[in-house]
Amino acid sequence: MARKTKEEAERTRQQIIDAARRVFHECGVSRTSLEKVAEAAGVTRGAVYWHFANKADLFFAIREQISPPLLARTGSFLLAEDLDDPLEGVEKALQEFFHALESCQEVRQLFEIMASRCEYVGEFAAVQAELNKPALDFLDQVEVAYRRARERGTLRLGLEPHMVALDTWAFAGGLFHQLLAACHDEEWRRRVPELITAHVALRRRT
Amino acid sequence: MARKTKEEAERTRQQIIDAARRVFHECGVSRTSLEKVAEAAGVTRGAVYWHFANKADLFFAIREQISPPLLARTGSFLLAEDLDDPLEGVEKALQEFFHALESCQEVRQLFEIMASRCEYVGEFAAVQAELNKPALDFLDQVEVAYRRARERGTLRLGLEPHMVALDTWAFAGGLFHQLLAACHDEEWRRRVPELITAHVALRRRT
DNA sequence: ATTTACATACATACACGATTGTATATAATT
DNA sequence: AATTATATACAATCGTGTATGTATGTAAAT
Repeated sequence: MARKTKEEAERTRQQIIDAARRVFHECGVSRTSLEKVAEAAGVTRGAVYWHFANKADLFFAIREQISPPLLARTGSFLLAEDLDDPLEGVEKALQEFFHALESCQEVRQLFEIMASRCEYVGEFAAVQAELNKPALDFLDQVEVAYRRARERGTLRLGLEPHMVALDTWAFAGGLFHQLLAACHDEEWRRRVPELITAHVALRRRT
Repeated sequence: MARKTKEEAERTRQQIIDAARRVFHECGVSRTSLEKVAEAAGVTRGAVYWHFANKADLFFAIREQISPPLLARTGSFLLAEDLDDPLEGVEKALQEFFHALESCQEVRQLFEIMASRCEYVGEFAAVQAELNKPALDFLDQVEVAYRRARERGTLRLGLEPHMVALDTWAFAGGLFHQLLAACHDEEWRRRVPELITAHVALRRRT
């Protein structure tokens, strides 16, 4: 084959990204050769190297496609201005995030790759830092929400926003990792929303 | 060189395990060749292949050396029979675990390898299952502790042991992963004990 | 409207290094 | 003498990056 139009080339690029996500998910990042990716995408390594510098570059592209929109969405819920109770924002953001994780295969695959099919070493250490940043942003925002809740009087008395935020942050991270690990227990998977509600409720003034 | 005595051979084995832990930690499991391990241990690949079938086998050996004693120790705190308040057992177990993670380099390296320097794919999928089992045991035990606490009347009213256990479980998992990720913020690292105390205190009847 | 010149989007081929598992050699132990 | 604990040598595979080939699109010149 030879040259294609810009639209076709863009489609090829997307196919490669999609294929890479699937193959990374199935084989793990380091055991995935670009040959495998190319084959899964129905092209040759030439095409892959044309669109991406190397495996790490490809990894970033997968992430770029999925992560930012998701985080923008959940973030908007978290600090929504028009809430009577800021704690509702915390709950809504968590519910949304974990719902996406449960219902969207692309999202799920990406995060499973990041959680257990990638070694954060060498050029991938940067990937880990990138993964970590949204988590830290979330921590800050949760703290803001709890601070607002205290002002509004909806936070349980005696709770320090900073500490509660860390606690919620750890909770979310733990849920995240446990859901992505081998734990395919449908029973408790279905109770996640309930668990989130209970978590937030425990911090609400009665 | 050639044959050594049994004791010397056992020392060689340990040296290989130690070296593997360090190199896995530095380079990630898949980028670590057995040649590198051998070099770090001061032997050749011949010795490595004599003591271990392959890389996965070596990985299990590292784990076997560190994980069981640690889990036995923390588990004993968790369900200690002589506690007035079972919640103290939960707190003590968590404190002990995270203290070990903070203070013992071998423990820390092992868990960092498992959390972010290993791809759980192929023969390593079994490793993930192994990692997951202790976590599930912990969940069960925490639930028992909370159930006891409710009987003793030390659990905050209105809390369901199962749900609170899941919550604490997620909390612990999140703490675990956040501490092992790139997050080397000394400031909040030092506040972990405080955070654990606050977490448990929130579940205690006032 | 052709033609021309060049850039683009790939495919193919090649050279190199790295790893793996095994087979064999060797020397000390038991 | 047999076995054990290692070193060394070997063969085969695999993946990477790059270099090169090539057909097509595209835009400017004619």
